[in-house]
Parts: sequence; C-alpha cells; structure tokens
Amino acid sequence: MDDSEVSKRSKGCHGSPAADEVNDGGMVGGMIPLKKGPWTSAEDAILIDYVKKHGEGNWNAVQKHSGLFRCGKSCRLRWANHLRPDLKKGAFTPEEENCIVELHAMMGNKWARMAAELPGRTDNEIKNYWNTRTKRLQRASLPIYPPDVCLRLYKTIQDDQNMGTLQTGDTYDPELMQTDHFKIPEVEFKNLELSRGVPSYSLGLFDTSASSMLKQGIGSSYGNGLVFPTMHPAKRPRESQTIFTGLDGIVGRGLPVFDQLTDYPCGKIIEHSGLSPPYDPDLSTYDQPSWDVLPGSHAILNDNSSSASAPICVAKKLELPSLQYSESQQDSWGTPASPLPSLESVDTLIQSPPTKEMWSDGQSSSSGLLDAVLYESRNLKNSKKCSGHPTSDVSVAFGEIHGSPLNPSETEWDVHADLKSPSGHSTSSLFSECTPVSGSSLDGRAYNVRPEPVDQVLIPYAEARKAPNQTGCNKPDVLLGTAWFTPSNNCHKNQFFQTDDVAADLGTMNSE
DNA sequence: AAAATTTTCAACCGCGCTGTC
DNA sequence: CGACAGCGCGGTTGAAAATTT
Repeated sequence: MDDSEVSKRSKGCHGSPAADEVNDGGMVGGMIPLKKGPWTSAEDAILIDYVKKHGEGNWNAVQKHSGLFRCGKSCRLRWANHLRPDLKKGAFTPEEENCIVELHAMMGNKWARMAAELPGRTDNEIKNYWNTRTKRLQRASLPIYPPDVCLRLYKTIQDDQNMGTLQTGDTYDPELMQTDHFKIPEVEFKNLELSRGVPSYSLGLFDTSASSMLKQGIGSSYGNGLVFPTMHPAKRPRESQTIFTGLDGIVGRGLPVFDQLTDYPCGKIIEHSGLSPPYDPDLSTYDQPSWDVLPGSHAILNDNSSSASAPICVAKKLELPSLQYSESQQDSWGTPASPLPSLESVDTLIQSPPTKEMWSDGQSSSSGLLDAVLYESRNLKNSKKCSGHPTSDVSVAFGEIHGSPLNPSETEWDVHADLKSPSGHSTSSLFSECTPVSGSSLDGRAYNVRPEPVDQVLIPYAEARKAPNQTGCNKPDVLLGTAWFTPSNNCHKNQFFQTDDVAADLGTMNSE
C-alpha cells in the first residue's frame, strides 16, 4: 500500500464526533487509527476477498475480520463505487447522459435513485457528472434542462391538475420539495424549424417564465395525491426502487429511451406541449385574453421559415423573463393579467432560478425541473381559485406578454420575440432563430429541434385521462411512464398527448 | 516549458432512517 | 420507548489530471 499517497490526502483519521464515526472511523482498539484517503490495490484486494467470502453488508465487520484498517463506511463506499463487479466503467454514454438529465429533472438531486435507474452506475458518479455538467453549462450560459424536458414536466403537472390529483392549498410538504439551489432550467433552442405545421401557440409554451412561476409562492401539494418519484425521506426504500413505471422498463434496461431526445426534436417538444392544431377556438372564451396568442414564435406566425432556420444566434444566456415581464411592464403590453399563469413560462422556468426565498418554508432546494413545474402548478391552481385576476403578482400571462387577443395572428409576439426587440431573449425567438455556436450544446446534447407532424395522437396519456382513477393513472409517475417515454422506434411519430384532450385541459384550466 | 487555471472524481463528512436490543 | 449500531444518502472537499495562458 502506498502510505505516502494516503498520507497526502489523509486529513487525519480521527473522524467526526458522530457516534458512528467514532466507532468505525476512529481508532482500532483505541490505538491504531483507521486509514483514510485513497485506497490501495492491496486494500481493494482485501475488501474484494472479504466480500466474496462474506457478502455485502455488515461493513463494520470488515475491519475486524479482514484486518483492513478502514471504517465500515469507507469499505462500503469503496465497494459500491469502485469494486462492485457490476459497475460500468468509463464515461457516460449519450443515452445515459440524456437519462440523467431526464431523471434529474424529475427527481432533483436524488442521486441514489437516479443510480438505480442506471445500471452499473453509482450515485457518486452521477452526482459528479451532474455537477460538472451543470457548472459547464452555467458557465456557458446554456440551459441545464432541454426544452422538451421542461415541457413534458410542465404538461404532466398541468394535466394532473386538470384531473384533480394535484391538490392545492397548504398541503405542501416541504420535505417533498427538499432541494437545494434549485436548478434553473434554462432552455436554449437551436435550429428550430417551426414553420412546418406547427401551431404557433405551441411555441408559446416556451415563452414562459419559470421565475415568475416560481416566485408566486409555495405550496405545491407535492405530497398529496402526487406520487412523484420523490418520496418522503422517511419512507425511502432501503433498496433502489423502480420509480417510474414506464421509465423503469425503459431506462432501467438501458433501452434507447432517449434516443429521441438526444437532439430534442422540435416535433417532440411540440408534441409534449400537448398542443396541436387546430387550436380549439373555445379557448379564447376563457378568461384568457391572450391565450390565443399564446403561441407562437413569430417565425411560426409568419410562417417565416427562413428566419426559423437561420442559424443566427450564438448560445447566449437567456436572462430576461421575469424581470422583463414584470408587472410594471404589463401595462405596456396593454393586456390584463391572465389566469393562465403557467404556460407563460417555461421560458422563465427555464431561465431564472427561483431564489431560495421563494421557498417560503426556508428550505433550500435543489430539486429538479419537476419541482419547478410542480411549484408552478401549485401557483396555477391558486390562481384559478382567485377569481379572474389571478396573476397580479410576478406571474405574467401570455396576454401581457404577447399582446392582445384581438389580434391573435398579429400579436406582439412578433415584436418581443424578435431578436431585435427590447426583450430580445424571448425563448420563442430562440426557438426560431438561435443556434448554438457549434451546433450542439457543450455537454454534447444538441438541442436540435426537428419539425414533426402534429397529426399523430398518442394514447397513453389520453387513456390515462379517461381513467384517472385506475391503477394510479392519476399519478405522475404513471404519466411519466406512459406519456413521457415512448419506444424509440416510435419516437419520431408519437404524439405524447392527445390534441383534444390537451385543448380540453387548457380550457378547463382556464375556466376553472 | 512552466505556471496558472480549470476540471474531474474519489473519498470524506454529517445527517437521518431503520432495525435491534 | 429510548439508546445504539448499521447503513445509506447527499453535500463537500481537495488532490490529481487536464487544459489554458
């Protein structure tokens, strides 16, 4: 064993005052300090041999039986992270990377559970990967979460709300929202060719603002009715669980679930958004002044395919929304607040990290995108309760943002979605015009968006809606499994949400 | 080529949960 | 029922490696 190597890193083997640290990390027989620092191959061999003979577990016995001067914790960690025979070595594959992003969006920093979905990978590995990735992306002002992930989550929550399974009120369980430095889903859209049969309103979904969403207050009833992957810590399973019914069978088995996501095809995004033409005209009757405007990027509205395909902008931090759409500006947009707080915001959701203050309970949070979406959902619900002038606070409705409903086809979207507009960073504009410098994000995930036919209809979600009370269909995890992930062989043509259902959802949501 | 900076990642730490006595 | 032990999780640290200046 290389003691010099060990001593270099060892900061003393006296462990912490904690009982377990004292017991297994302190001294051996009160005399010999347990080793810390890097493991040597000799130690590895001893540990491997021990596990072969005695199996995993009872780690504190390792030192006693093998003579290894390592605390049980250290042994367990070493085994779990490096010596386990089933460990997959090497860099994450693109599929795995995509999977991690998806999982993080849904779970937040639940590394162990994420690891459970990625066979052969350890929580530590995933954690390191994510932290590295996040740093890199943030530094490059690139989105942490791809747009389709944002939308799927958001849509799922919306649908869930419409099904009445997402409870509101003060049932929010802080523990379920336990997170840290809430990651702000930033979105950047590259090479979006949205002009082909894509409803402009679908794009509007992207021009939303999570920060506004997230500032509105806390209280997603995460714990009631919502059986998200995040579970109460107290009920945390000892062993890795399969969290997503659908995801499990896909991700867990290493199938190319995310093949379709690798490039974040626009079509997928649109599909996930749950909107497809023809847009239900009835929606305009809702107390939703600009719902009809909601949509779209000017590229779409104008069928400006040239602009849509023009690779213009360099990846750039999208930093406007919540501020840009501040209340003070609402008037300038000439429209009243809309009861549709949400869709406004994937953009914000994507760009502005909710401050910790937003979590009224003072909990830090580092949840994934899902938390943000849930948060917004809760707000949405609240806003629905509040008469017809819901978004009096930070949240900005589409109308406020995109102009008058009286002129849906010629909205202000064009104005502020335009790169030349004051806002300049509208996601919609990014959607249609921005292209990352290199054609792919720094983390290798190209945010390409391909136009997709919007006439297909996906069934799982629709079915789930029809039978919300069946077998947990009202549960997001089920939705995640059925509606979010589709077999890769169908990825190019699946419609994740039934158009009519979505329209109905939106209508319901707005009229509630 | 060397120094400085950044990135990666193995390991540690503290906390909380569960099971046992 | 409380104390304790074992274990696992998530956050953090810091040395090594890689990259940039």
